[in-house]
Amino acid sequence: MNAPLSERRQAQLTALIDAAERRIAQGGAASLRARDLAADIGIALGGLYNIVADLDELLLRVSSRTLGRLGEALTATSDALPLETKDDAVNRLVAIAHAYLHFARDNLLLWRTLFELHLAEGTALPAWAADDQLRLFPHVAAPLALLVPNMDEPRQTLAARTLFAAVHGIVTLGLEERLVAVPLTALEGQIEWLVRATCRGLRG
Amino acid sequence: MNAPLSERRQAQLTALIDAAERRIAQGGAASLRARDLAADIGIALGGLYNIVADLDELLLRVSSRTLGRLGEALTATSDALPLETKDDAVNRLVAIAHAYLHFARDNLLLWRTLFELHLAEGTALPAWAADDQLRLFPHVAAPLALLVPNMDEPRQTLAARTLFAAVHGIVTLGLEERLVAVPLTALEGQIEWLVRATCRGLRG
DNA sequence: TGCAGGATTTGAACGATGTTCATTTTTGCG
DNA sequence: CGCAAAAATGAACATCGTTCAAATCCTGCA
Repeated sequence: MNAPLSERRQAQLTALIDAAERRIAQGGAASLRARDLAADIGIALGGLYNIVADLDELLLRVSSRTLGRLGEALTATSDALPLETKDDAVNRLVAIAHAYLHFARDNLLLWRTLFELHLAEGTALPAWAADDQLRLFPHVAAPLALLVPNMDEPRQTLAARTLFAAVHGIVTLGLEERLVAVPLTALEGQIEWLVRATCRGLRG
Repeated sequence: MNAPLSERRQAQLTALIDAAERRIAQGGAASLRARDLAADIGIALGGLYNIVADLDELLLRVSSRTLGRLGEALTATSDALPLETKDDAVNRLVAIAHAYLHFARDNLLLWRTLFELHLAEGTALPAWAADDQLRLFPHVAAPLALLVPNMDEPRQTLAARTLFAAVHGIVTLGLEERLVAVPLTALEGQIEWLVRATCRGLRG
């Protein structure tokens, strides 16, 4: 899986991920069919398994791409805002949380597959997949470091994780729609309120 | 599905839910096999579909039971604490959040199936399943009402939802273990910190 | 008691699905 | 051109959830 791929293989892999991405965006991860994907990229059914070990690996590769796009969205948001004062830090955290909400909403089914991945008991996440997740972290950690410079680094990391998780929870249940549909602006308001409240808690 | 069930049918249904609960607790919702369940309760394969419309309904019935047990756990936690002052309210919210964390940890796979339910596009959640979720709400709403009595009721409801969602997010990502395992005490600390910070935000 | 007829249970069969692998086809090179 | 290695093929397999005609059981009545 780590050996250098030939040009042709790389093109096939890209086409396969493209097709899977399209199908997931349209019908969710559960709607992926090996036969459909093979037809999509014009190869025989068995040929899939020359490109990818199984459909789980394909899900991981799509997720990797989704995480990449999410990272770009957060970067764009961060770059558009100053980060000098502590108020800047709070504003940035709010903006990043809002960007997260909007990305999730605009890429709902792809975003959901990020968390639907059920890897078997013993098997660990491949390193390239774990890296994608870790790359997101600095977006939260950087403003936080400015906000509470006195806090030791392990605590900062934990606080960043907690803040992200809290926002993630609001987004997750907010986009669920299983029970009640929460308007987008209400979600934005609640996220902003929570982020500001926790920031105030951190500062003093 | 609403017609009065005969005694025998009711016993079969209970046995079936028992078996499904055991298997989910052991291997997760994805490990449910119609053939295994039929064997577990000593009926033929096809007989399952005289008890339950499909495996999704069985998942819903197990989830209903899990939500019931979660409700009992939260009730026990609430009943053990006074609720007179605003500080009581904060303490109760912290305690409830901690109880939620522990329930999720102690019933990890059953708790996860609560959120893995993927009902098809058009079909809505049965009323009896939706009720189970709504029954949980007062546990958060009651202390909140004491904490911010001036807030109008829709805002209180939204705040309760947001607080619950935030805690839920911390619990979800904290028990994930996909990337890094967070110690239980650290999770408890972060939850308490977040709840207290948001409560301070609400009061002030 | 014996039997008719409805209710219940059965398990073989069906249609999908992911994955494998012997066979065929293509490719690359001396 | 020839031929070995690599890649592609698609039939076959094992497992699923679900269906349904047939077998079985049960119950009330003559």
